[in-house]
Amino acid sequence: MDTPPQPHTTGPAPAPGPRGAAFLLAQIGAHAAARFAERVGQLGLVPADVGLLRMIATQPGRSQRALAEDLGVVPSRVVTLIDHLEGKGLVERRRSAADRRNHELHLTAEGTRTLGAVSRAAAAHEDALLAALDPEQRSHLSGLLARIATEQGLTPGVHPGYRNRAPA
Amino acid sequence: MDTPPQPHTTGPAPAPGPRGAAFLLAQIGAHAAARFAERVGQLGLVPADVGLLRMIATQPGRSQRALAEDLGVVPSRVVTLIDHLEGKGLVERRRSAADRRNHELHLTAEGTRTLGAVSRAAAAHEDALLAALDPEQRSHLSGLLARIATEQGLTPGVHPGYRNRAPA
DNA sequence: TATTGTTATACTCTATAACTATA
DNA sequence: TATAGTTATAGAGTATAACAATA
Repeated sequence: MDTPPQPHTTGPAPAPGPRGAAFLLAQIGAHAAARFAERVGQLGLVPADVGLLRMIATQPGRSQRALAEDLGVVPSRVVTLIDHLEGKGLVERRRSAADRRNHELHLTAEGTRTLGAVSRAAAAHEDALLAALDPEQRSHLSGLLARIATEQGLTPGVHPGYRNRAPA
Repeated sequence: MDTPPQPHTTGPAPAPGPRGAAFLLAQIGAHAAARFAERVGQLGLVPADVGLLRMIATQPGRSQRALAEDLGVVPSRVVTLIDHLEGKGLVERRRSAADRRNHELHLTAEGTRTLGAVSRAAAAHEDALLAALDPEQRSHLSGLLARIATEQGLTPGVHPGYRNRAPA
């Protein structure tokens, strides 16, 4: 019994798919990442740049190898990322005196200023993304998300978007 | 007064960066998407395939052009995606009798079975992702996320990962 | 010989544009 | 002439592997 070709009276697509929290997390997460990318894009940066700037600010003098390790990316990719930041005058490579194979990474003064602008953009982003929630709800949400992140073994402050290598 | 090169007594990287809910959403969202990709990968699918299968199941007979419109991607990309699904025997292209330029898209019997397996994988994924929360907390989280999704104008069931075209 | 950083190469993904067949 | 789908081409992004400098 094959159904004859009935014309579809349904107009626009109804809710097609999943309704669970996992899907909402992935959907909102991708949306949040895209909106954040727009904001930092106005500062001439891509999201990956932001993570690197923060890591270098937190631990100045790290080697590129160490950064690659922490981010879970291949060292050659760090070369490209740092090239970009150095080209914009935000980061400096300094040959290590102790081991001249290493490059110690440091923010320039402009790098520090840019990182401040990024922080302001991030605050505005947060506020826009959570516009639907009042302060109490926001705090509740943060608590639930923090539990998930911890239980899932996510490294605080490191976005998984870096690692395109096998996760384990 | 320039600071002399002090050795860093800090060992492993401390929490470098952001702590807000927006970052947690992006971080957990990317993590969730990656874990889901692993699960459907065991069924021979990529996440984009899953969205297409669901859309075709919901509205059989749609044209590729209509799908491209809804997903926010260029029509040529739909060709590639459907090629993959048709090659795996999950989807059928049928020339429309009314307008022979159109391809009506339908799931095969195996496509329907595969979609069932995807649903089971999605349920397992949801459970694993939210392992840190009890049922009441999960429900509360879903409510908060649904509010955000609605306020941000996200289309229910459509993951933003499809559209690489300008968002507006 | 091992390690840091760099460069060269290849591969994947996707959008743009040209093309065909239908209308 | 316009539209649905396809194919061809080109560009961006990134991993792999070869390489140079230093240890």
